[in-house]
Amino acid sequence: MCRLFFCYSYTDVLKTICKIYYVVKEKGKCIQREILHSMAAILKRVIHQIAHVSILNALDSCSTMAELTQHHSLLIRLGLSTNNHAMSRIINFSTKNRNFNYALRVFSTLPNPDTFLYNILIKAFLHSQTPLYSILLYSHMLERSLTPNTFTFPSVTRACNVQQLKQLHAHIVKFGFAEDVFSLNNLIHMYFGFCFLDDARKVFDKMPVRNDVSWTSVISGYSQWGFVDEAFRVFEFIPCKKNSVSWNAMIACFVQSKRFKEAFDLFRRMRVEEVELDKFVAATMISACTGLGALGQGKWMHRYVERSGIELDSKLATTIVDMYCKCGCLEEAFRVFRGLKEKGVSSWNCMIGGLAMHGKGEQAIRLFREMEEAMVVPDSITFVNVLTACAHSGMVKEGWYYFCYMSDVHGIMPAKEHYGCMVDLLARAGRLQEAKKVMDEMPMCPDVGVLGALLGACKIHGNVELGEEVGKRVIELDPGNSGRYVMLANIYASCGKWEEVASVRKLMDDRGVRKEAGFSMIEMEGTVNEFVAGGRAHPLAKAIYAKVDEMLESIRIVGYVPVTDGVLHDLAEEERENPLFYHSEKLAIAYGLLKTKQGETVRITKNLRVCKDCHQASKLISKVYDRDIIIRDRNRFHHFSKGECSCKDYW
DNA sequence: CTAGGGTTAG
Repeated sequence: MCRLFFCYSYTDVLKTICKIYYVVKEKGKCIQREILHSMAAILKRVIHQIAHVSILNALDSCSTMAELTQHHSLLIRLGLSTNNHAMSRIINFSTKNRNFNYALRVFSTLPNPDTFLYNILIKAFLHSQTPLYSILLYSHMLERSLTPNTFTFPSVTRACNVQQLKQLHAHIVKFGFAEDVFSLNNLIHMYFGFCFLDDARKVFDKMPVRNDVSWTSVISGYSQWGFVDEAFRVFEFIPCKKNSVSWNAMIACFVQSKRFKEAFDLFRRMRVEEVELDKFVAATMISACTGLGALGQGKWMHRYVERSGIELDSKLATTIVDMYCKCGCLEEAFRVFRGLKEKGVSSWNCMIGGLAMHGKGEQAIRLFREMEEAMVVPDSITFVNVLTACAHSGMVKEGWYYFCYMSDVHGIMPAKEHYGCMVDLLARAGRLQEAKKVMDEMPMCPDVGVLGALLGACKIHGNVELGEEVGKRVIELDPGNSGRYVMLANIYASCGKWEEVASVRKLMDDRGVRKEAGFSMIEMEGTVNEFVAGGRAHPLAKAIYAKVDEMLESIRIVGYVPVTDGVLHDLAEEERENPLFYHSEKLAIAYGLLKTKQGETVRITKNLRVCKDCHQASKLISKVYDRDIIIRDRNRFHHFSKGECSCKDYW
């Protein structure tokens, strides 16, 4: 006690003295004993109170559980062991240190815990291993006839499953919180999480008062289930000035559904309305650039982040590294990556994955080694990337090595994806039977990813029998995906089985599956130019087509022969004449050559895989025009330079 | 003690 007394601030001490002085002055004429009595009483109370406050303050500056228990024992000695206010701090601290047992033990000794205490615990258990405790605590407090308050429901809703949520909804109404924004916003969020879109919407529509959070919850709720247009309708309805969270939710919604143009349009609007561009919006926009392969825009965003002093946390950093990787700029990705103070697993994963996509298998593995030396624990994604790196570079031996290594050394059991990588690796390398063996013997049922990898390899290596078998399986597993039909049709086409080609086509038509339209994109001076095969919508269409003809003429001289076995791949219904020559990537290359100077690299992004003919043509164009051309395809990158491609015709 | 937004693979 004495020691504590010296910790008091001067104000506290002064206050005490003033009080004593007041008593003496007022009652000084009374009996001395009485004065002494009241003085003692006040002093006792004040000291007690101050001791109390100072311990509680000390509690806030606690850093370890050991320190906390010391304070706890002090509180017990002060007779505060059943004081809700004091114990709430102990409980709060213990849960923050994830010592739920301690918290519960303290809690169970309290004779009259209040709603406040229950609220703290309910919230704490939400993020524990046993969120069910939140629900149990809630019913416990009701059994004790405690009334929930506004702080109770937001937490409890978070712990609910569907049935509980419905019940809790009733409770919210029953206890008179049917108009409480906090409770209702959480309710909306949870309903959306369970895909109860109508219930969520009903709650929202009936709310007498809505705030930013309500609107944003609805937007991201629709967004997470792919109802982009509905989300946008709600977004446009927001009555007040929208804050950056709402903007970001809507922009992210467009990005996630690959509607990049709308994302950029919205971003521009946001800038016009002078809404703050924070790190979340920056991350969303950078990933929009990633999706598009728009390096220029991505660079601009990156510079903006640097200039404006937006905090570069690990998520944002990863996003940036990923953007540079997927926009074909590995050097810059590396520069950013090397510059990171803290490299999390995801940053490493991104960089390894980037190298893999660019066909730099050995570098990817070297980086993985470096990651281990840096004592960063790899996760299952790391190995997906390492194995992909092996697959794209034809490193069969290394692939097997790391496949065993992941479970032997790191205890990560191979999942479907890893088996998929191995099938891909072996199949690409032409070892189709071995690949099939791996697939047949894997402990889980092979999914479309695994089968698709094998199918792709059958196409590369012209194995019709296996291709047919696998192709049919894939189509049945993934009947809505046009790419699968096209792949099988192309396998048939490559060996002249035209009747089968026609029957696959018919199957597609009968099922109403429409081929995904192929397009290529090239970014120039900050604008995104999109080309579809045979399309003439571009203002410079005439010049572009002339350039394509010139390109084809000049590569013919060095021996270009059109490769026609993949014609189904990118054939739009409407153009019939020489469709091959005006594939979208050829148009994009022509435009790139027209608009850039000698020595500059032409960068193109494609939504599907590059076809064989365009691949061949690109190689020759890179030679004849002495230009580096980088094409990002659905799966990987192709660096065309001096007549060669970085994929070594292995894609 | 309350709620809504951003990263890596397949």
